[in-house]
Amino acid sequence: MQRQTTQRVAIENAFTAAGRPLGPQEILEAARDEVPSLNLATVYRTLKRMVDDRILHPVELPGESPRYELQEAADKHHHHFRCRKCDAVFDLNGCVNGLSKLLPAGFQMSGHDIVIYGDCRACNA
Amino acid sequence: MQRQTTQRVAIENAFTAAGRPLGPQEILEAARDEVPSLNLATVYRTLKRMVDDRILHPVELPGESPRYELQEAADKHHHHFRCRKCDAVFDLNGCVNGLSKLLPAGFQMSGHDIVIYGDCRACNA
DNA sequence: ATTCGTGCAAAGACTTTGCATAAAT
DNA sequence: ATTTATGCAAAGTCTTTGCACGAAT
Repeated sequence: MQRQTTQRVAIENAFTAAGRPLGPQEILEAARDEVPSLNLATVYRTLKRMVDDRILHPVELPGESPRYELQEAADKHHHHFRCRKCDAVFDLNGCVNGLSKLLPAGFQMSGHDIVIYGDCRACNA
Repeated sequence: MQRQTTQRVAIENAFTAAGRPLGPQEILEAARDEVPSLNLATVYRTLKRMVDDRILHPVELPGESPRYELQEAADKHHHHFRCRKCDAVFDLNGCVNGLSKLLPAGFQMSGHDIVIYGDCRACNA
């Protein structure tokens, strides 16, 4: 477990405040409110350590750079919704049945990702 | 529609021969058998044009650079399987029901992606 | 006092672009 | 002859890393 620096605390606070997956640049901007000297290289290093420490979980969507979310949010199996209008990402609870029926013979499933695309509530209104 | 250059033909042949999604570097290596002078910049430019011409379709998996597949393969709705041992990607036919039940109120679905992870037949054997 | 993290700048990986040449029409 | 693609090298973006300094234990 790494040291509890002011930078790391600021990064952690950014996640708690946002309540949704964030990317490195978003994190930099948010955490600089608290620690203006914060450097992007530090963000990358801290993200990596926090993932090792099981405090953050990477959220990887097709065709995009990784975002991260608090591990507690990731502990319950969930998937993601990506709004095609505002580009925000939301957690979706629950899952579907019947994935294994898609497998060809001889293939074995050990995991899956589902991403739903569309318009979020705010963009629909 | 762009010109029918020897480079483009070689790239198209690489896809036909592979029968699975390929990334830029894989394409370069395969197509150089036919056109040794082929340059990676040309591969990128040609991929972009072939996507515009609806001959190729991008395949984007979480956390990876885009691959491409022939549009004819993409025309029927399908998803992808990623082998955790050999990293190859395979097409999966069919789909599942009940995705819309994952949506929170006010959200509207216009598309989805499913990726199944596991071991492919060759790696299982 | 020692250990580990930070900022900065440089280096890497991947992708895009400017430009003169070459190929296709 | 004209138009468009190619190869090469340079530049962009995103991410990682080396190193001297500073902060945490």
